[in-house]
Amino acid sequence: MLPEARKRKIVELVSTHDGQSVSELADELDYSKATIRRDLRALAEEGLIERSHGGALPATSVASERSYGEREVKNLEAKRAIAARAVEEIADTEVVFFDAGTTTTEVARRVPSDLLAVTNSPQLAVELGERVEEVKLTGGTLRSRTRALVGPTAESFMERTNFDLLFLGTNGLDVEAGLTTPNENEARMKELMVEKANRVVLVCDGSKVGERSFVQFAELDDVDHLITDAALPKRLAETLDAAGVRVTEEDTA
Amino acid sequence: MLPEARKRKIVELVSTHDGQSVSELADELDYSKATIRRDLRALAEEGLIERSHGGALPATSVASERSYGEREVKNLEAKRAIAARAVEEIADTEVVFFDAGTTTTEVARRVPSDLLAVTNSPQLAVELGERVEEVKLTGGTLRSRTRALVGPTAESFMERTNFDLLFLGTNGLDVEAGLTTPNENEARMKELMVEKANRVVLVCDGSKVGERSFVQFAELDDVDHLITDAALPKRLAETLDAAGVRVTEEDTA
DNA sequence: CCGATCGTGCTCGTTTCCGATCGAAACGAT
DNA sequence: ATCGTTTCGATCGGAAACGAGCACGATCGG
Repeated sequence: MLPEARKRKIVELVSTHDGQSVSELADELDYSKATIRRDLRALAEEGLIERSHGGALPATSVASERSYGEREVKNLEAKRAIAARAVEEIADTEVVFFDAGTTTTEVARRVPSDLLAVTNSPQLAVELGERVEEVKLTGGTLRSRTRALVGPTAESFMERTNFDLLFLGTNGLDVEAGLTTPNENEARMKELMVEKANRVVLVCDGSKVGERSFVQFAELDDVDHLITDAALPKRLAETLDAAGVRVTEEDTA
Repeated sequence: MLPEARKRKIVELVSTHDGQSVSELADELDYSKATIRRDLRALAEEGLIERSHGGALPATSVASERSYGEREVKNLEAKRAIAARAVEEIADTEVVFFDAGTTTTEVARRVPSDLLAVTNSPQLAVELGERVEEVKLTGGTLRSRTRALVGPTAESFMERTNFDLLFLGTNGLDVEAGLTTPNENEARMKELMVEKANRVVLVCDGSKVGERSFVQFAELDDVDHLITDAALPKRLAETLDAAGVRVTEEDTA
């Protein structure tokens, strides 16, 4: 592992775990404690973490967010693990739709190049354009909060098209409320995605499980395959099983 | 392999693999480590990657999200001067279309917030979304070279809509060939933009003047106002004047 | 045909990295 | 407060990586 990569990893581990000991880091990264200490000292000087006896804590200032931009993404490790598993679903499909969202972005970063990608996220489109032969965008109005395209133009695009596979995100996944999201326009788009996709893969990190948001856009049995990092509550697991939903719980450890 | 192609490949490898060592790159690309190191140094200076002892990591800053080509914008000073002048045209308009392109991007960075912006560039849409209340995207297929949206979906969007003002870019501006661009699909889109816009402002730095590209998409007299940094050749200036085109030559000094 | 220029690989002396060791400092329990 | 344990920083040496400079060959323009 490159020294700088190791330092980035340390910052990430310290930040996500709310502090890590020197031993834990040495163990995890497979470097000597001496090296870990050197790294911690350097990172503390840069203000990216705070040093304490025996280990390090996340920096309190905002400065850390600036230099390592991806920090804004919650549960990044979980999302990456989910994404790594999700791309395996692509085999033998041609037309794949990517819902806007951070988890689906991680999926997009791992896709093979020989497919036709469609998305309602301009950012995702640009990223996909660097990897994939053909990328299509739905068009429509840009919703500022999520950077997703919505509205009549986007919806009419959806009505004219069909997909082999959909990578779908959600804000809430609940046994009673089903799949939910805060915005009506986005909910309508997601509804159409589900309707027009042959196979629906829901990528969903643990923070969404058991949550209910404002608008429901799908039932649990609309999903063909759920990929998550969380151990699902028993009742949800049972309901999904009864609905014939395949569930993959990806270890993040 | 061309040196420049090799560098692009390096950026791609480093970015997709979350970091690569000098040895890996030398091995993969079949060049000596010395050459790889030279490339890495140059790329690090451009900010496209970050150097680390033994290899390189993907750049972390926001700047890195820009694609490889966009980094080296030619005539940036000229384009900024043109853009600064161009935004003055917006007064009392509501619906403004931004053609994809580097000069129009500079315009977009200077727009006031109280308008409805429409564009066929996903990158521009994201930038506009940070400044402007409402942003719409045409949708369509992403052309990889220019990152512009083209094709039937994009065209049918254009056919349904109308604009007060268009900021248009071009590859060639010639007294005989008119306005030209290398790609047929993009030419068709530009044609529609011109048709649907009430007022056409052509933003065009000096490198385009006198150039002819493959496909013509407009005549000189389709333009209402040309903003450039170049002193136009006499014959072109006369023809524009005869066609009733307002011309603004913006000093870059 | 010749000289200039550029890209590339090689050599060599220098810098950086990393694990090990050891005395000093900090910690926690009594 | 004291003692045993853990952690710390400084130092060292070997290995790897580095930059600078030079040489060779290809390309280009005159």
